[in-house]
Amino acid sequence: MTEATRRERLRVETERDIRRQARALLVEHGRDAVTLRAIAREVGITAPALYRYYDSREDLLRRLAEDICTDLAAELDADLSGIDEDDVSAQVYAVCRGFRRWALAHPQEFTLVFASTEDTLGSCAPDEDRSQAGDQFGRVFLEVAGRLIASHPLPDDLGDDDVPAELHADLAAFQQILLATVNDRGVAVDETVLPLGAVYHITQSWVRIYGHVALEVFGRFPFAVSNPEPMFDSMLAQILGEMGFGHLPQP
Amino acid sequence: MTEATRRERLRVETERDIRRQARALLVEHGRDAVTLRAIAREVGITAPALYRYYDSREDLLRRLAEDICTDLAAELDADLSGIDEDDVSAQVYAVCRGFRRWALAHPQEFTLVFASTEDTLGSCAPDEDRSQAGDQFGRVFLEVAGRLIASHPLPDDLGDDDVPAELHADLAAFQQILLATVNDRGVAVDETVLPLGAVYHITQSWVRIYGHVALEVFGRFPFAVSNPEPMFDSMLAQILGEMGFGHLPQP
DNA sequence: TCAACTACGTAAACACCGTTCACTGACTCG
DNA sequence: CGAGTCAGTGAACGGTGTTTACGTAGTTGA
Repeated sequence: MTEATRRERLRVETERDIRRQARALLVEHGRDAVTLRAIAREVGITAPALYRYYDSREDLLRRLAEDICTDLAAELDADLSGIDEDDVSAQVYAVCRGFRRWALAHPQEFTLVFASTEDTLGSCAPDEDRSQAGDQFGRVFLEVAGRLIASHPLPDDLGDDDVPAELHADLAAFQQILLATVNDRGVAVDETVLPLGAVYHITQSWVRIYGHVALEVFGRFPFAVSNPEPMFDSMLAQILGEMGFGHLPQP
Repeated sequence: MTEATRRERLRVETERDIRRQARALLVEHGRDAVTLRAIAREVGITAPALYRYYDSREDLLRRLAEDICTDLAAELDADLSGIDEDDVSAQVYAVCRGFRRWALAHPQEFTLVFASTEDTLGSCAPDEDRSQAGDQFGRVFLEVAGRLIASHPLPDDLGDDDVPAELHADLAAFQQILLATVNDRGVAVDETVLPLGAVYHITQSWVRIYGHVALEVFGRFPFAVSNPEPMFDSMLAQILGEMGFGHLPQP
């Protein structure tokens, strides 16, 4: 059955062990504690052996970031699975709240993946020509955004008028990615249901969601927010409202 | 004239040297390169001598973050000095664009100050009961926000209606800080010109400005933005527009 | 002025780090 | 079986933060 040889099986097992221990160190003691020697100690090997699996510590951290992206995507997918297929608004709430919850529960991982400069880590999925559209986490957000678009006629005030001309080309590229995502789900749509103004609004929504979450993780709100959750929820309600969705009862 | 003794003069000079070299290392080679031994080498002393100035490397990094805040505030103040005292809209543009420009030009410093978890660095000004309102950078933003408020009747749609009830207390506290900032500038105002809805809007504006800048620094936009500046400017125009300011020609 | 004191800086040491290299020994395959 | 592959080892190198004991220059008070 298994084509893999004994050596290959042991290798994947060891590699999984390495990543698990590295993740644990990252979560519990921060990025600086993710040390080749500490990982090796936990796994039960010596530090130089890790070079049979990774080119360097930086390379290991990069792979770790990819793992984190994938796991986050899986967690958000799980959140989505419990929600009515047709209730797109609830899906948006679930993904955004899930993202915030995950970030607050795993600040070190959030920092590694979403607040590291390219030169200290590189992208999460550098194969896709410097766009993040290829990684797993981006996929989940794209899919929900796609469902949002496909399910709902957008209000007229999301026309292309307020979109800066310099952004037309970039937004058009993102528009194609979004449309392709929607079409992949079997819903046939074209540019007419997704004007550049809507693409721009989706981008601005990501700016706000990311901004809120990062500010909360890093404690950089201009004043002490004793309970940031209602602020996040009301921001989501506003974002959805601007896209023509009415308010939603809090799940 | 100078009350300081020779030893005290040498000390402040050495300390300034330490911070300057540490800053240079941070800017040029990133946080991990800010090494006690590297700093000492540049200054011309040995590493243990640094313990006469700082409790630990972490303590040094914390002080460094404070310096960065102060310098950023000075830079933004300089940007403001060349702008008409009465043109509040232009002042907002100047501060926000200055913040973005600084962040892009100094990503390592931005990361240290604005994208570090509290446990790895602590706040920039931890003396002010966990609020950032006390640091220099916050001061500049507060002052501009204060001028914005004092100079302009806010539109009616910034009423308190959409503000979540759970945020009333926190927003009221921030409202008092903002009003005190305005009053410090000699303009007498009270709560009537600054409803909680406006305070909330200012907070949301910070979320968007910070979100955009951080996404740009960390390369985490959902698609490749070939020229993010028009996007930032149009966001500022929208933020100001929502506060009742018309569009502004680009300086 | 001179002794007592303070405090900046040093060298040595410790335990840790990433990384390289020569080597062993178990596994794989013809 | 024999040759080859490769995960893992131990030793080493140069680097790190931090502590310790110590010297010595600057300061201070009598």
